[in-house]
Amino acid sequence: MTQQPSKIVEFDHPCPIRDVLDRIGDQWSVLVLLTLQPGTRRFNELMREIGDISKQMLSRTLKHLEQDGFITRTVYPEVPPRVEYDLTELGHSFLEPMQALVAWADANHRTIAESRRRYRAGE
Amino acid sequence: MTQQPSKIVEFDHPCPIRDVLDRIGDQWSVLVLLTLQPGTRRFNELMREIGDISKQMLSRTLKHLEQDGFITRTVYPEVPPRVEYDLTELGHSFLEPMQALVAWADANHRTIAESRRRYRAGE
DNA sequence: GGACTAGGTCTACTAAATAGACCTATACGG
DNA sequence: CCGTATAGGTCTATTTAGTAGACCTAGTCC
Repeated sequence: MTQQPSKIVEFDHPCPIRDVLDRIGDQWSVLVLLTLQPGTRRFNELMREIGDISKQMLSRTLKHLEQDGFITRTVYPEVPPRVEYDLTELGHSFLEPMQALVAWADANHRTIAESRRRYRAGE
Repeated sequence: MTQQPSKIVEFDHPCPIRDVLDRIGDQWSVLVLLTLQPGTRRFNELMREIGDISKQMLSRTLKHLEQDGFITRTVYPEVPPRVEYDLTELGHSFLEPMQALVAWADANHRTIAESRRRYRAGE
């Protein structure tokens, strides 16, 4: 319980949009949500599918997402323990506009890569 | 030129979507783009309008966005110097799906805030 | 009774972000 | 003519966030 203090629950940003975007705009949240989209996942499944997230960050990201109501966390008191994560209604509804963005990224990543190349080559 | 190395131009992420999302998913990029949406802005105008971004991060974010083709940077060689930033076509097109997300955030921030409160109160 | 398991947490280390001093060259005020 | 202000940054030192990897738990299998 004495872990890094982390301002988990303090979010009195005056602008509600920044409030929300700051939260889902971190390195991992969107990725976790997208990984949960096809259905239930367990902790280590998420680790494997995402590939390069650390345990601590996954743990923290999941805690945030649960706290904000994007996902549910279900513990089965077995040994070894089993914990399942699922998108909530809110989580699913968030992914709709997010999909539009993913589609945009998919459609435009070539243009962007090209722009980067040109820039690197010295304008 | 000997600033913090920064892997500005290295982005060989296998997944193009993560590539793009990692870039615009940082703390500031989206905020800068939204601030440029109404029209041309100068460096210090962006500083003031965003409010809590550091000079260095604004400078870096603008460089990234220019590099990726989201904005243009126009220098007027006066003294004191004048530099104007503008969204490109690509920048504007990106903001379309982004608007959907902003609208979602606006529509749901109450639900989220409520969820956080409940969580803090101990479920 | 030793090894293995899943889902984490803890600690020590490294990378990134911030605050704020500093730089440039000209124009203006006294 | 000397000091000051100005815009758009960069540099350095400090604070903060993220990572890697050891460790914990307790029940089941060998």
